[in-house]
Amino acid sequence: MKLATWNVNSLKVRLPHVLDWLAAQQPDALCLQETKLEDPNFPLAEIEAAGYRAVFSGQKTYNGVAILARSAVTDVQAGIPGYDDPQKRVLAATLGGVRVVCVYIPNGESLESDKYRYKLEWLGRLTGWLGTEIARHPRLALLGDYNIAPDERDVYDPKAWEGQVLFSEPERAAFRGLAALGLKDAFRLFEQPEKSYTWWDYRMNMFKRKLGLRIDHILLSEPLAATCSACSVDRDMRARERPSDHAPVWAEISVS
DNA sequence: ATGGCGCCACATTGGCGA
Repeated sequence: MKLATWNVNSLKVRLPHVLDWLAAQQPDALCLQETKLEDPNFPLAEIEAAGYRAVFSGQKTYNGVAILARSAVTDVQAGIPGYDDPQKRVLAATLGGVRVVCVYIPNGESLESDKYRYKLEWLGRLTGWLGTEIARHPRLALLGDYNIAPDERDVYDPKAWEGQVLFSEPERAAFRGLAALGLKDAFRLFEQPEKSYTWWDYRMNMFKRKLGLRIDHILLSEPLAATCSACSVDRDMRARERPSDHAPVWAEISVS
């Protein structure tokens, strides 16, 4: 089973890219973030014509998450239970015996920002909920745009980024808090190329200069991590015309 | 020190992302 995540930065603009990637990679599930679409405007017909079903939770202009899947999905849930958040950032669904949780973790803007406090509060809520969710669904995958680079290897210039949003110690501690639930970073289960990133700023030719951050992740509960055979970033999508600033990440797991 | 790019909307500039 191939699971994937991609922050598309507007599904309206990136629909051709998504359809091409589905055809080329044939993932069993693709989690999308920053769809930036209200639900009535979701391009369901085009997705279904490509052989996929979709569940989605969106809003105008900002945020918005979706799960595209080749098989039926059940137990769909939007948002973190008990956390009243108008921002559409979480969508969970069960498919093929796996609990797939799609997240768009807040950016945080800067350490002095109210958005940073929201980000840490949000991460606390997510972690609290996932504890019970993993107990309920031992085969759980958490995929999405985390807006956290967990390690120095995940940042093109760790010294310059020290103490900056996306790489600050409290954010990295929150990432370790997710790992403490028993979730494994699928990407680090394997040898990877140097300078492997998932996001590159649109400005200053950052992609061509290979200067990016690894902030999109697939975390797998232990029963799934034990079956994971590959995990990779598809940089080719970032090299296309009119790309998202994020590249897709995928992982292959084997479930009976 | 600032802005660079791209997307969106009560648009032709400002908010936001990362």
